[in-house]
Amino acid sequence: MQQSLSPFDIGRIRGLEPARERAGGEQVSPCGACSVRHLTFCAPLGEEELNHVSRIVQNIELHPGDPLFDEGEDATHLYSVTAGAMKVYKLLPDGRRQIIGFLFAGDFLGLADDEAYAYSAEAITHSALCRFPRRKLEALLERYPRMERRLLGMASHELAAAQEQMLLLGRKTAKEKIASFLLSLGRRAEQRGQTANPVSVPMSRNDIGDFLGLTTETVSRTFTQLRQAKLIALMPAGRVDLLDVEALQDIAEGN
Amino acid sequence: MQQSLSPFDIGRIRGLEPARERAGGEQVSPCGACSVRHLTFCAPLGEEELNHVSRIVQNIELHPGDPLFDEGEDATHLYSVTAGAMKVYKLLPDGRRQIIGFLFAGDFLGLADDEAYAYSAEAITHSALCRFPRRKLEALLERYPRMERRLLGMASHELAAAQEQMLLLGRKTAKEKIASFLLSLGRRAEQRGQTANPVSVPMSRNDIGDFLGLTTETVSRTFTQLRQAKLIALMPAGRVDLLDVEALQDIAEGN
DNA sequence: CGACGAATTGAAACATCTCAAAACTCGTGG
DNA sequence: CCACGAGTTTTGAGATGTTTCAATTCGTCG
Repeated sequence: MQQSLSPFDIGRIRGLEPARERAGGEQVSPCGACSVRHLTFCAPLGEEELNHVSRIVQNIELHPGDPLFDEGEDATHLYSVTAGAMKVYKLLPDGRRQIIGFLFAGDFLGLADDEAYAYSAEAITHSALCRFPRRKLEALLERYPRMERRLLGMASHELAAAQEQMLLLGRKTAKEKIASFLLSLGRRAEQRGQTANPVSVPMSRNDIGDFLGLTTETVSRTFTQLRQAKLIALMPAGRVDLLDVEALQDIAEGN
Repeated sequence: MQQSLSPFDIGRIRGLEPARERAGGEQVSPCGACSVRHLTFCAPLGEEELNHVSRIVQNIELHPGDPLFDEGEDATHLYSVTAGAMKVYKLLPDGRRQIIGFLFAGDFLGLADDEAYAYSAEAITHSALCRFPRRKLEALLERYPRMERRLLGMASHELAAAQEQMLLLGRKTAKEKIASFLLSLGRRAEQRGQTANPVSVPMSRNDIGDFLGLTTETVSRTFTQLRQAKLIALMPAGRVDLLDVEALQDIAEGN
């Protein structure tokens, strides 16, 4: 794997650098300069609240393949992705892996109803994250219900996505899974203000398989099928051109 | 299907009757008498708060097979199950169905990050629910952050369950799926204070299949396999005796 | 340019599905 | 109390989509 940084990601990470430079002094809230704040759970916060957030946040940078935390570890922190792409997954004792989700700028991770993380997290591309001590963040949530409300909204959204994924895993064919996956990646890129059509697919075939409940080989064969049917085109740097979105949507819905 | 009411459920529903009789007058909060409150999102509420809840809640009773709402409908209400068993599911246009979850006393449903329900809900057994107008409940959440916090906790819990189900759907074999399912039903029954071992399985083979991403036939065959291996015994009234929990756990984890 | 991991392609194996029929359950009515 | 009937569950046999195992090609990076 070890995907290199896409042009977009470099831009994102550069954009965040002011926020990462937290001189101890009384400078303006670095969170105020956060270019992806509107996507995160910090979206509803005002000037003063952001200052409080700034004081407890720490900025993390990860390289492709770097682990963030492992399933079962003590869930001491919550994270918000500000740039790049992450994967979160669960393992069975014999090594079978299910990727629970891919995370991009704006997504958070580390919410655990237990004391321990319920999944492992690892960087796919060069990524940047904000790291919040759980206890301190909880104290903040107590003070700023708007933030808690936002978090509930994001959790609801994630829940809906998880349910959609259950439908995919339990009832869709390989072709339907791949079509759904590509469209979903496109939709999410769009939400982040990126280009939805030649969609960026930064993860490996193996990761895609472990996300869709397929093997690497089946993923590859299905891409080939879609390519031969002129529904997609594989471009350099892990980009996929969706040549016939309508047809892909029909396939994704099972028609 | 049309499962008849189990002795337990009758008890539950009877236990709730005081709460269902909402004379318009100034009587004591019917929610104060709720026998499953500790399981619901009303758990953290005090005397006064419960009174407010009582004023906006309505009690619903459903018979086996009764629909509660359909995917895509305007999400005007939230519900909390107080007795019985429900199923929530999503459909593909051609009729393929994925059951997203089975709900029992204490579980809530209807949380939508959109204006519309993301799934359909239907009663499996004779069931009772509390029905809350979304707008009014949201106003209450604003006033009682404790309730919102509890809801976030329950949503996190659901999210973790959904992720576990993704692992099951994407990576487990039929035998592992069935073993996981039975153990999970048992654990949940236990949490509600019911018997975990001869576990109650009120749903049809078809429902189980649509929950686990299998066909009815495969579910049936797998039950037979487990029965022949002396790991379970099928008892009357949809109960399953887990004869060797350890072995079932090993199977469920993929060992 | 050379090399190593990732992706693709091929052929055979297999778990689950599909189609079909028999057996069972349980409520109902004679 | 027993027999009937409709729906559900179980069992069987054959079909199939996906996996497994193996080999080749591609792409990227040193």
